[in-house]
Amino acid sequence: MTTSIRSDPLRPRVDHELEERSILRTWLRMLACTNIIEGRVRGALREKFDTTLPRFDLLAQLDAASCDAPSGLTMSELSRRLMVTNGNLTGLVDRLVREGLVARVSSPPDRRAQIVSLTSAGKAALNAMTPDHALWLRNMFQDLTEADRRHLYTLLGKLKRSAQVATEWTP
Amino acid sequence: MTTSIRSDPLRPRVDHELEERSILRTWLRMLACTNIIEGRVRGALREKFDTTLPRFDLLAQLDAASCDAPSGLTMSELSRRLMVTNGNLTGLVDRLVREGLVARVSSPPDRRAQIVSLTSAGKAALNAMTPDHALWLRNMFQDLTEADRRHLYTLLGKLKRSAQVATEWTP
DNA sequence: AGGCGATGTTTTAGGCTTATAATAACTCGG
DNA sequence: CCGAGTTATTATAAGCCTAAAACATCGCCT
Repeated sequence: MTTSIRSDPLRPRVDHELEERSILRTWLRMLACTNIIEGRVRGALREKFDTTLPRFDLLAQLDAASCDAPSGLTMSELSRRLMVTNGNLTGLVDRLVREGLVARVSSPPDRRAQIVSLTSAGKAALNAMTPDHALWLRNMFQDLTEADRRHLYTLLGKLKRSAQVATEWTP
Repeated sequence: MTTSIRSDPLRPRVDHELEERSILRTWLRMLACTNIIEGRVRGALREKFDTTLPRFDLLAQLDAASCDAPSGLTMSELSRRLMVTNGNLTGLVDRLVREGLVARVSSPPDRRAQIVSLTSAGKAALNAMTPDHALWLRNMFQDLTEADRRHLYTLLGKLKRSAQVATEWTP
């Protein structure tokens, strides 16, 4: 039976240390995975399409949202989905507008808001990249069976919820 | 039974698409996890210790290596371990030297190499931060049982190996 | 209508990160 | 010994990213 941190904060110190070491190991390995995968995707995007990962992510996010929001997303909504700050997005969108891949128009009902949407060139660029992107990922995930993947997905879901909920209380 | 990509590259197209979607979902969720956790650790380091995550990682890496290499690590070795480029490290070490947390000396046997090591102030700073860092992680991982963690660790190990080995061949 | 808090975006300053090119020092075969 | 290739590091240019502050607009309340 695994002990819960919340329910038993006073169990022996050695248990804490063992547990913390095992958490750290897991966390570092996860970081290594994302670094490796992100690095390879970044390099492949640069080599094959002369673009960057954040640009690709932004285009992909707009495309993914296009069923719900066919006219585009606001800057805030986009930054929330990409998990980056608003300020970061400003420059990123600037560059993509300059490249003609996205359009940025003021929202008529709310003059503060900017609606960002894919241009047809943006759609075309994304369609050109997406199959390769999927292939690269498939290639890197190839040793995981479908069951492995499903299990990983479930565990990550649990972790995500846990990390989001965690209050950063420090005694 | 799960089909292998390598052994059966000609199975029906719909299987490919399902598999790719499931891989993408898993990958995006993993990215979300690391973004959330990294973000919270970054924020906590800034709030409580007025420092940054890369600085902390560098100090921690030097400390972790201190048993093997008590006199410090070269820039190249450090950049390899931190999984960042050499050029990145130059500035990072510059800032830490300016803050007095690490020392950088030329290696006598190889005058090209720079050996970076923790100063006593650096050790002290790290010792002050490490318990909190472990606590933050423990807090964010709290909903995962020990079995969950072990399983996650194993799956990530498999993924890491798979991603490292993957050749970025594109047909 | 006017003010006021909330929300959406950009600006600013600084740091992180990469890729590429340049510089310096090592090694080793001839 | 000396030059060619290799390895270690730094410089440079561009982009990514954050936090905090500034600015603009909205919605609401009186």
